[in-house]
Amino acid sequence: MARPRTTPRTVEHPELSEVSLQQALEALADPVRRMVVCQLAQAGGEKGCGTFETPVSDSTLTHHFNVLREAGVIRQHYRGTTKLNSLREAELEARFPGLLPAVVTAAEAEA
Amino acid sequence: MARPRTTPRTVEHPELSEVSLQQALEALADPVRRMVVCQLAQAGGEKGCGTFETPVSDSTLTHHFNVLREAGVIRQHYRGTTKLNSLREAELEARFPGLLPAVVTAAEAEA
DNA sequence: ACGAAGGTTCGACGGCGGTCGTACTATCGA
DNA sequence: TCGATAGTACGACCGCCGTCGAACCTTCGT
Repeated sequence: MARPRTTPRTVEHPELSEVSLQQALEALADPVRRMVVCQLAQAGGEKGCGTFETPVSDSTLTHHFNVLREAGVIRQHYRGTTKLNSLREAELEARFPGLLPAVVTAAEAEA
Repeated sequence: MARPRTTPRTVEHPELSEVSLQQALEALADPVRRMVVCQLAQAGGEKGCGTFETPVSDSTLTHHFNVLREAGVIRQHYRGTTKLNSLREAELEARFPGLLPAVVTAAEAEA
């Protein structure tokens, strides 16, 4: 049959205009999420969910990815069984100028 | 007697070098605290504790001021019975370049 | 000396968010 | 078709943080 037996996996992303500063700051205020963002910034492109170094379990990490996505910080899409993540840098810069670079720079300087 | 019967009121401020990005972001991630910061930025100088517009009680507000002070965001000192607050803009800029302006700008743009 | 004004301290409470393990689904490769 | 791999969903737990009211402490004005 042409139809897959199960629904394909898609991901919902908010428009940046629908994201509040509150959401963005809450997203960036968690240490684990900031690790994710920094590793993504350092990678400079896409990165699979399983390739991040964090101190938490897989299910917790999934939760953090969801928060970041809903805050408009990252974009996610599937390729095969892996889920790729990337920063929405340009859009974020348009919505909250200077915020992401400031946080990433400070985080890297601290580490 | 030369000694006052009670201790005069002094306020402890951390060095900005002792403040973590975590603290700063947590401080700025609360809506009430962000109101305080914005009103302070808009005032451009010092502002008494009682002169802020917030939706919370006095005791809660005291708590928020403490958090902001311990995060190095504001400086406080007494003059008579009133406590004056000001932003530690320059020091903050040196420690976390671009962070405060980005947050304040975004907050003002949103409002 | 006294009262009022401006803040603080303390304890209590409630809700939310980060964490985990387990069970589950989707895709790929053999 | 089957197993392995990658990630998700769900429920539970727990600790922390924002909130309040009441009692208290300073300082000023009278």
